[in-house]
Amino acid sequence: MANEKKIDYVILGLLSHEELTGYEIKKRMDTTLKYFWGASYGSIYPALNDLVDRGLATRIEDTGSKRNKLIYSITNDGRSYLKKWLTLPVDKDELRYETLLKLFFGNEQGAEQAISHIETFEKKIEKELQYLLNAEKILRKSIDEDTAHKYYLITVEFGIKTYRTYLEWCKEAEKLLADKGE
Amino acid sequence: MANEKKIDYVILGLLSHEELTGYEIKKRMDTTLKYFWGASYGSIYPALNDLVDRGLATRIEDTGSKRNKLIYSITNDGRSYLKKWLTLPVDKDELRYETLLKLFFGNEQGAEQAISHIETFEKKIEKELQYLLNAEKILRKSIDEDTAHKYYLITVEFGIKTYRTYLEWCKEAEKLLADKGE
DNA sequence: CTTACCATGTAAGGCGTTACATGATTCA
DNA sequence: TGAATCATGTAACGCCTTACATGGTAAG
Repeated sequence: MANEKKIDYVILGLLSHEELTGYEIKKRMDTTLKYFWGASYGSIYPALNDLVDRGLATRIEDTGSKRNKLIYSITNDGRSYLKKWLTLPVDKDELRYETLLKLFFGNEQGAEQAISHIETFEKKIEKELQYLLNAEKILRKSIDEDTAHKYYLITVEFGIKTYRTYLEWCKEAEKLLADKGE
Repeated sequence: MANEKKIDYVILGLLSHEELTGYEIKKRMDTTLKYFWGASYGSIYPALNDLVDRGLATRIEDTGSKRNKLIYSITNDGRSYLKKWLTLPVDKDELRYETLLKLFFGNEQGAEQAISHIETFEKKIEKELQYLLNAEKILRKSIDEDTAHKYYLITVEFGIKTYRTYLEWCKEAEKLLADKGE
């Protein structure tokens, strides 16, 4: 019931490309995937245990390093499970922008307050756009090294294009609000 | 703990502009707000009871109609509560696109599968864009009738601009994937 | 007369965040 | 030696959807 959980697929997807620790998976979530998917430790570590229990991933202790690392790999079953999910139709694409909510009700507090929210949004997007532009540069250089990079690039381009559009919209919205209607 | 609930503010925001029944609130969620916020009956009705209990909204039975309607209105306290929230900084803007997730891991299943997901996405967006363009037309006509309409329009413009960008991106992504790398 | 829509709600239960807990290692 | 980062995990609990449950009314 409720929402179907996707974290298993996300982890398997990351493991399909390379072996990772839970900590590294979290890092991927906070950088590469951040723009369209997020997850916390509280969902990652339990999911990893679950995947091992179900035979979709294996865990080995890293004896080579001094740290207490647990390295996860995808199994053949895990890969099949991931592939099957990839063929299924997309279940849900969801956008929840509190900024838009506050703007929608903006008449209650007036233009100044609304503009302030837009400016904050703008700054956040500008910063994230820089990150994506950098990621794009790196990916374009290594596009022929790995067939997977083409797919990564597509999602990065999505982010870059939409963020640029957001910034354009910010300018227009600010103008519309600043204009007192004469 | 967990996510801070926003449904109270959304409902108060809607009530700040007009009296509504729970059913009508759900309709607003499924049309106007759908593009940046969603909610089900299972969250709306309990929230309405809660708002009445806290004195932020009032409920009256509609004796005029034959239907068993419960009409909700915002109170002064409710309006203050809403206004205070509007001044607070935005907590979270979140995008969760399963389509992008499947594309990111697209290397596992190859270009054809990925293109198929993009095409499905494209069709969905085209349809929703039509709805927004219609909403825009109506709003532009009535922009001077109500100061709130300006704020509604801003959020509609956000949707139109981003959806158009999505469609552009679809074309580019399809091209990149169809291109077998010669 | 039957289908679609209006209208209100509850129960179960999954999902996932936040906060807490702990400790090692690297670097300045 | 102290701060930042690496590294793993659990507990509590709030949020929200899905599914269930019920019945009236309008339209064809």
